[in-house]
Amino acid sequence: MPSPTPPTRVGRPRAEGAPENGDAPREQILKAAAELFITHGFTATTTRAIAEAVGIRQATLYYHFAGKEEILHELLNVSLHPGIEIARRIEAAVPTELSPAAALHALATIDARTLAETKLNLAFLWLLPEVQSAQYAHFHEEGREIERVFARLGSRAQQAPAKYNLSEEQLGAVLIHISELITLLRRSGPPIDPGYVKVVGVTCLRACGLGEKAIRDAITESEAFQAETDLYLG
Amino acid sequence: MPSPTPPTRVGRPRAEGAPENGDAPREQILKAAAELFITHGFTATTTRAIAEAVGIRQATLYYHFAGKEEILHELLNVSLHPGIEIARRIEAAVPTELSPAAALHALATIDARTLAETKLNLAFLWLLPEVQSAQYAHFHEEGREIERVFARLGSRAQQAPAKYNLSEEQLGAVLIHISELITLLRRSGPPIDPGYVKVVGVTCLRACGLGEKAIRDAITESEAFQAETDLYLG
DNA sequence: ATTATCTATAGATCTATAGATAATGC
DNA sequence: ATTATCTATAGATCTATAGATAATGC
Repeated sequence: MPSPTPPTRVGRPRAEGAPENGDAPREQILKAAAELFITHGFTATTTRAIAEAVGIRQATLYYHFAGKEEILHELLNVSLHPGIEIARRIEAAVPTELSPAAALHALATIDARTLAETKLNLAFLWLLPEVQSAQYAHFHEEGREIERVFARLGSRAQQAPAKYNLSEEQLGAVLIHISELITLLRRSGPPIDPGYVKVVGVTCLRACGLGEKAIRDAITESEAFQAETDLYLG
Repeated sequence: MPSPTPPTRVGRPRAEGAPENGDAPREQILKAAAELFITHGFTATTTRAIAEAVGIRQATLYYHFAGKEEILHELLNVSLHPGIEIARRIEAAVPTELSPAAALHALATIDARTLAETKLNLAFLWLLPEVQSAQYAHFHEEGREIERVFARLGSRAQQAPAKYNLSEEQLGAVLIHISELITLLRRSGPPIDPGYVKVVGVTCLRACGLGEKAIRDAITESEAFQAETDLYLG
């Protein structure tokens, strides 16, 4: 008969009665570290602080990771992969299945939803000063790739030559920046109103100079596309 | 006859032939620290690194400042004052001298220009993780005050009830975020194209849902206002 | 035997203070 | 005498390693 007692673990027990939420220790460490890195910064977070948050002794971290840097690397890695893949698939659907404006809306909305719903606000890690160093250049390369997709879609979505149209480069900078709104909002406090996902979508279209009618059409098209394809992110 | 030799300074000379650019030591320290805090973060910047950048020994910092925190405090203080004052003056000019849309454009543009031209990208300091702690709450209060001005102006500038209009709160978050574009662009590298100041102005108006015509009018009005009043920031 | 933890600690910083020193100012 | 620096260093971390220990697995 399967015992209902907590499944005891291999290895010496922890000194402090750990809450044991079921995560593997490695996961517990990653979660605790992410939260601390985001709120206090990378260098300001000591290995002792991470260990305390997990409920283990400082030295035990080194059984699971080679060091603080490896923890950060791991976190940056898991926060990368989904975005760029989605961006490519959406762009590939233009113009046969999607208009540029609808594609832009879909990309912005899916990104924003991911940033809003993901348990940990990992995207914020990319903005840490320590992660700007050359050593992490390849992580940023991926971000710039997404920026270029935003730039191309935005540029094609822009209405015919108008007085205030932005260059493709400028649009890329503006659109990727708008899509980061949720990451920054999440960091500074209260749980984020889900309405902000729509705000990001509409604001991206408006930033391209689209009028009310064009926006309505793009959203309708984008939502239909999202409903049939299912581009969900964890 | 006034000697053309370098004006020798009081006090023991520095060990390393300091470049001596004419700044008072206190200023040299503030500049060096600002650059390091922005590129590497606050905690990751050691007092030794600051001293080296200035060309003095680590301990000498303590003759000028009580510690690293005091340097940060000073930097945050000098980066504060101008913004809120301008925002208040511009809002006070609505609606007699300025339409809400023109006021929004003026505020966004002047802010953006300041952020673009200022020698040190001090506004970025507010985004450092270490500066999010409760201890610095009063610095952020001032930022939220400016956000509320953006929110009110944007809300009044928005076209009559339209399908995708944002709430006042949402507009505040979006507009202040757009106005931070330049701060983030500057941090990540090459000197910033001055065209981005205009980009910020136009994008704020577009984010409120204004059409081409309304934007043109607002910009004309805003530029006239800026030319006659002179709200320049250092 | 293997696993996951623990305790103890070495070595490397990093901050901040004490006290000496080399200029100018009067 | 005053000022701005220097040298030297104490004390407080912080990271990472060595080796012991307390579980389960076989």
